Amino acid sequence: MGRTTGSHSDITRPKIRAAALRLFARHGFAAVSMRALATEVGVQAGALYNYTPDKQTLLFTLLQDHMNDLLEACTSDAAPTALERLRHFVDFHIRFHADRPDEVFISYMELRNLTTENFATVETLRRQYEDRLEAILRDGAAAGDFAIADTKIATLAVIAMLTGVNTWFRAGGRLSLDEVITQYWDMVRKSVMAG
Amino acid sequence: MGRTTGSHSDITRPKIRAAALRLFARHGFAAVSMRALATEVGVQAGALYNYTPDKQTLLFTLLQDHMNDLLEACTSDAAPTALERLRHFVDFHIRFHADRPDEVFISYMELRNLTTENFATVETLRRQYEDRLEAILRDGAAAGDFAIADTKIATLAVIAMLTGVNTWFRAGGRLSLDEVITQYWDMVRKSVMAG
DNA sequence: GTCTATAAAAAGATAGAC
DNA sequence: GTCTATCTTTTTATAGAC
Repeated sequence: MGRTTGSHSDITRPKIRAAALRLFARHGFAAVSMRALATEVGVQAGALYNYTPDKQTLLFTLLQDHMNDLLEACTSDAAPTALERLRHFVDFHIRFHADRPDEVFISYMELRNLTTENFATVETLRRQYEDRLEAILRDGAAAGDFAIADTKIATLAVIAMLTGVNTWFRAGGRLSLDEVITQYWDMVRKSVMAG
Repeated sequence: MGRTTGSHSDITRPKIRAAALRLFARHGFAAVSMRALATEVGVQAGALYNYTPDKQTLLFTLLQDHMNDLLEACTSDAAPTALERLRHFVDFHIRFHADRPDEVFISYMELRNLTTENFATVETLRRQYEDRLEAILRDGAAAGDFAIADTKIATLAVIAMLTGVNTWFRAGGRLSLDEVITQYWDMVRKSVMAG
């Protein structure tokens, strides 16, 4: 008793999502026309408007969903020490982002193409994610395990370093992701540790 | 004696450069029309083509000039130890990039909008800059001062961390640039130092 | 849900007057 | 060197048939 034969919604919708991520990451949001997107999906341009009211909403949905996925996946580690929780965060951040290079790229590159209201929504979610790391660093500093001059700066510095992996890492390259994580964890750990 | 009265070349050219940097950084290369650029400059669209053969060449020139400025300003420090040269690099990198937020933003965001050939040219220059830091880290590791698993990864990790300052730092904010540099230097130093 | 066709606006780039 | 005017193409989005 399923859906009618003519309903391609649950096939076309994920295809649009995948194609948009790929093309926006490769060429940039403004450089990708709805025609080019439709061609990549395998439909005509007009059909896209069954799934999004306009191009802007399509971009916004991609970024919002990505941030929600990130926040949902970033479970608070139950480890007792801040050092262990930091290790967990580093491992999680690198793996999660390495799995979604297009989402991550778009999330950093195309914020400026969001409307003011949509930007504010995405920015709030991003801030929530940063707060997870900041809480770990604050706990470690309070316990005397970490030596950090300014917690907020340290948060941004660590996230920038970790997210930078995405600019060069490719699976099957010289180093495995495990090796990469090992070295980044070593650098992050040392950078915040007390003497 | 002087130039002819009708020649506005040395006035308009830098205005185009400044306007293009500002608009490309704010809205993205593909999202800025030649008409919008002309309006920002204060001329008509057709006049722009006295200064660039096309839009692509305009973008390429901005990025190429920026990388050449960077390489020229990044003088090799004569300090005897790798640690001192690293400190010099951190200070230089943060200051140089903080002074040119638009150039830096565009250099990371709009690489994908360059033609294959133009991209290769800019990429070669970027690689040369990375090599400056990598040489410092290699020297320090060879001397036993640094403990780094992979020099190339450490290079990219440090540059990503330092360039990340540009995503949030604003002059006149909570912290001075000197304070920011002090903390980043502390984190970078610790992250590469041997036990 | 997808198609064809089209409306209406905007794009990159050029020609020729001044 | 800049202007106005224009050519040609492409854009986002909609209407109506199937």
